[in-house]
Amino acid sequence: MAHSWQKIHSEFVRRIRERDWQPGELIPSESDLALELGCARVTVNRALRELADKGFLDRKRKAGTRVVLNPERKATFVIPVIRLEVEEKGARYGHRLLQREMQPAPADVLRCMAMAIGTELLFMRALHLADESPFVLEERWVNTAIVPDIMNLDLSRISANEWLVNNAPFSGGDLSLGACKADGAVARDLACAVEDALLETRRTTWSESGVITAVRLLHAPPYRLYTEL
Amino acid sequence: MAHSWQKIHSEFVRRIRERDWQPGELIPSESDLALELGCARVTVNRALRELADKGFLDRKRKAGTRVVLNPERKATFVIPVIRLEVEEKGARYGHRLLQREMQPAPADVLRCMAMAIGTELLFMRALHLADESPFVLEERWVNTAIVPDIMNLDLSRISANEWLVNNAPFSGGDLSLGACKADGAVARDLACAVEDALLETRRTTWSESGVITAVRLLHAPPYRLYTEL
DNA sequence: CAGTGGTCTAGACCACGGT
DNA sequence: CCGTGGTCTAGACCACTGT
Repeated sequence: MAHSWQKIHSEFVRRIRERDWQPGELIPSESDLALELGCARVTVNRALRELADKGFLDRKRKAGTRVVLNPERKATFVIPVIRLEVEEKGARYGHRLLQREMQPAPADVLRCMAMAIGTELLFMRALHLADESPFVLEERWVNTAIVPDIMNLDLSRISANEWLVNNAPFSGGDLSLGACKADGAVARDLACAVEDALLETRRTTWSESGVITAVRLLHAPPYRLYTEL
Repeated sequence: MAHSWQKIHSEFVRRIRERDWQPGELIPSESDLALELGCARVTVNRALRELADKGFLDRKRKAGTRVVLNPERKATFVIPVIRLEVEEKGARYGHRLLQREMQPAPADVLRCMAMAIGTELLFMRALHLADESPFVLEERWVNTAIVPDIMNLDLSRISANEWLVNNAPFSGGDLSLGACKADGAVARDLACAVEDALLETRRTTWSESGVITAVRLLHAPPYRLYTEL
């Protein structure tokens, strides 16, 4: 291996970090760099593509490659199956089904799911436990037209969360994070104080055939989401 | 272009989605696939590598390539410069420096920053405004040993957030999200009710030379973070 | 040891898009 | 138009690791 693309990659990282290549500046073409480094152009391409994917370079045919001014920083969180998240903490997982029935869904849920007003969906509330303590309260609406099988399931044995992950792979979705106060009912379920601040996740997922489910997760304090940059 | 890697890629996506290749199953080797599709092995490699990067395949030398059972879903959020985030909403950005002084930092902050107890850091509080309304309250500790230049800045003109992004590029960091209640002082600054639930971001960033800054952002309700899956 | 993925090379053609 | 990045190919060698 004469010149690994990884060595070339880190050399380019150095040039960007140490401003050999100024922010906004046009850098030499692939051919020139290949000549300079004495390697094949494809190898340079691989290194530059990696940097472009990470957002440090902007590449355009004919225009050439520029160093991006303010590389956009991104934070990535994994969306765990709740049972696995609990077990990874070293706690025992538990799960309690609180409610389960067909209901006309409220307007805002139907809007998120792009469905007609008045449609009946499967509604369920469930509590996920870590070592017997409340961990997450889940409120979910399921489109039974897309996943009819869920009607025949004993959701007190398998959580909807887990069953859907395994049986209704989604192709896309929306996710948002916010904070909300615990009202009386929620505080009772999560065993926290009324008015406590809770981290709230809302998620809508769909497949090619249509919207699958909309879910709202309320995380018992002092839950936090962590990631590295 | 006989066979584009993207066509091959989407054919492989299809095979995974439609369970031609079962979850957990070993798929044919690169050479076999290249033969089957009548293209070069490198082209197959490119398509498979893409899928492995996205977490749908698990590749090991000699062992071969397997379809991953539970593809780990990820959510990615961009970390915006607050001014730009406000302006993208179509609002006018404003910024008010509330406090700025050298202080011995509290123990928990110093632990996050991996510094000795008793160290003095630059502390500052600032309020970011959108159309004159409070948007984010920022509490920040800055390691002046790493970025001494910040001492000479008029932080009421340029926000520390923005200056640091442009002048102290970081190589890594920690980020966490949670919820917390607004206490009296915070509620006054953010013009929200006492006890309101706030989304809270905590971030620590460092470069090769050491920890740069630790910051805590309190977002005025009804702020939410959005992303697509 | 041997099979599989990982990568490099040289040469080629193509697509985009700035001038 | 034509320079630049994007990609394909065929062939080769290497690195890892299961058996």
